Amino acid sequence: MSLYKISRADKVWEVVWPESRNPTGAELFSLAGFPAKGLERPLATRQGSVIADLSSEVTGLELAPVLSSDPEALDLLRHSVAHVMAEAVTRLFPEVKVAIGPAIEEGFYYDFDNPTPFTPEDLERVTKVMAEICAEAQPFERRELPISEALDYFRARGEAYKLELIEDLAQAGETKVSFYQCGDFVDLCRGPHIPDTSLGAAFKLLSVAGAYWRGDSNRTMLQRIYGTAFFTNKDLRAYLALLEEAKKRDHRRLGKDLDLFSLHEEIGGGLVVWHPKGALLRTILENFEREEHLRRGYQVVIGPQILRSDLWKKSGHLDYYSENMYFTVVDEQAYAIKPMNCLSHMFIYRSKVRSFRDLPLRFFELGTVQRHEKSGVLHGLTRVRQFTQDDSHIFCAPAQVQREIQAVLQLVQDMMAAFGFDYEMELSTRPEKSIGSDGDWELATGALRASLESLGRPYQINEGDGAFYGPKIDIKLKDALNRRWQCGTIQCDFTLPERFDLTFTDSDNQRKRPVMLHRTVFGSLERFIGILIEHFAGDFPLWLAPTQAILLTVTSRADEVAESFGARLRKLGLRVEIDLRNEKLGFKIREAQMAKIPYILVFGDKEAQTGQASVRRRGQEVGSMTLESFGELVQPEAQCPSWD
RNA sequence: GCCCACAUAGCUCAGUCGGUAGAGCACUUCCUUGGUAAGGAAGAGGUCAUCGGUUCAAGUCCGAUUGUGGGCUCCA
Repeated sequence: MSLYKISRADKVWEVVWPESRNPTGAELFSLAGFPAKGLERPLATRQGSVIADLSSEVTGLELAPVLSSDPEALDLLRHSVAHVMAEAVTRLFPEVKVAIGPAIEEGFYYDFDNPTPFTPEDLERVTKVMAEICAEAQPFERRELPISEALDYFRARGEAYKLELIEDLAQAGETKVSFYQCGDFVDLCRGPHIPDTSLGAAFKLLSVAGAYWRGDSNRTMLQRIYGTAFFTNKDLRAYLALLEEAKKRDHRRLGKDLDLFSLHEEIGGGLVVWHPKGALLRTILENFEREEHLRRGYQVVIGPQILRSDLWKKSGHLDYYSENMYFTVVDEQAYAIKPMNCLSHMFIYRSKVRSFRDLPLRFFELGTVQRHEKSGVLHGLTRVRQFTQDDSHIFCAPAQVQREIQAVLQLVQDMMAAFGFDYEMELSTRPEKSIGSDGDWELATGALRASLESLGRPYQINEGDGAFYGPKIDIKLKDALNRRWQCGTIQCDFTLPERFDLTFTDSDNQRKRPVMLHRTVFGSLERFIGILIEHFAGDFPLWLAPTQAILLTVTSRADEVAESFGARLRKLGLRVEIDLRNEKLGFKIREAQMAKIPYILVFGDKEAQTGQASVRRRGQEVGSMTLESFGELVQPEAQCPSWD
């Protein structure tokens, strides 16, 4: 006889199990009276931090049901629906080999190796079969097998990918593996799953894409089907509506609608043309950055666009980065177009003898770089081939590294706050292709980690994802579709100072090696503006809006008052447009509204009399104002945010 | 670079079975002087991305190239 406790919120159910065999979660919940009134049917059981399947045998004493409202419930559901999809696909395509099918942030996928790629029509057929499977309420049944039997099972079915996975599990020391079966589809899986397929009915298959087996571009390309699932159709519909909404925020769409920038096949992939309003927005951001950096002890510098190839050889770029670089020949001399800004900054450092009193030196450059990005990765403004980095190189004594990194993290926090951006941070460690000593890598990684810890913000670790010359902290921002883009970065570098023999004279009169920090805050202006557009849906705060106010006339009798009002607003430093066209007021307002201009000032006969403006702010009339009162209203809002 | 899909007027998109192209908006001209999200009329605008193939005939079918989209790999 064993006593099991099932807990949920404040309630505890006690169940005595009389037999020698261990009960399953389902059996215990059934004994405890689940589903009791007001409590839904549990999806699975939780034992400590381990989630067990309802059908698996329970060995612990303390259990808690997983309900659909729990944080892990959606992943559990989506992973289960991935199984349902695999069942449907194997039924429709007998030759298919299955790979893996996890839940992901907003849904799930399953990778298949099929002789022919899946078409949109195939997806419809798969959807139909999946709906049938859900209607049949097939239970998920768990089973365990010793490794050797598991290998035989999948070998007999020609499931090469599963074989590889099991072999890896065996390598890792596992002696048995678990399987889940629904209908006639059996899959190697750790579980847990929903009790049966009827819970998975609110799903939608979204797209097919190629994906390399195990993320390795040298291995087979599989067909990946993406989908999503929710507990209710209402949630599913809400999510699909959200996707539609997100499309309206897409910076590529808004870039066209708001006349900010364009890209052209004739010019070439990944090369941005900035139109007047986009160029103005970018200039505002550049000015903001220069101001902010000067206030924090940075010095603005400017370097050349091409540098001799032998220099890139010396820095290591030729060996580690040349596939991304463009080259040219000038007077029979080989040059490379810069993919990074660090080299010329080192020459500024080296241009005179440096004392410890000079450090830290912080050189800031809005540096335009060219990188040969693979054609398939280009994406609007967020992935381009020529972009401008808000780049900086900080040269400091080893003892100053930590403080400098912390100051950069503070700068990032302040600047992101100016836009209301939430961001994620990741620490990337030494990659396989790298230069420098073990000791330096450890020191640099330690300094970055310590700075992150002192900030007290959560961060992730990306093993082996650092730059070839040093570890880094990456700052990631999300776009409208929740895709993450790397923006800011802080990289710690002991190697380039070595290679270029950078030194300073310390207080003990010894020549020592400075540490070099490479860092950006926005990352690239292009990418940052792309995300900025999506973040505000093109509705920029006043300090960023390329046009802050537009003056509209009701009839040509108001032209004069509008023009003089506009001229005086420009003198106050406001960015103003004047629309004197022979169009009806409603038409002009509609256009200005769609152009997302924050303030609309209307001038008609009445305003010509009084000299005041009828003001409309973001779709709402706010009344008549004199130039002075409008100026007072607008000027604080038009200032860029800053800190002391 | 890889997988799949797509490419028609400046923009958004129709174009059926292969028979030489259409709408709305934008643009130009004219009429309209009007009060807070579209006033009216007329006109102009296309080597159907490019190159090649099949065919009596290609926007439509096939192939390649370029570009775009969704992913993978990579990355700011």
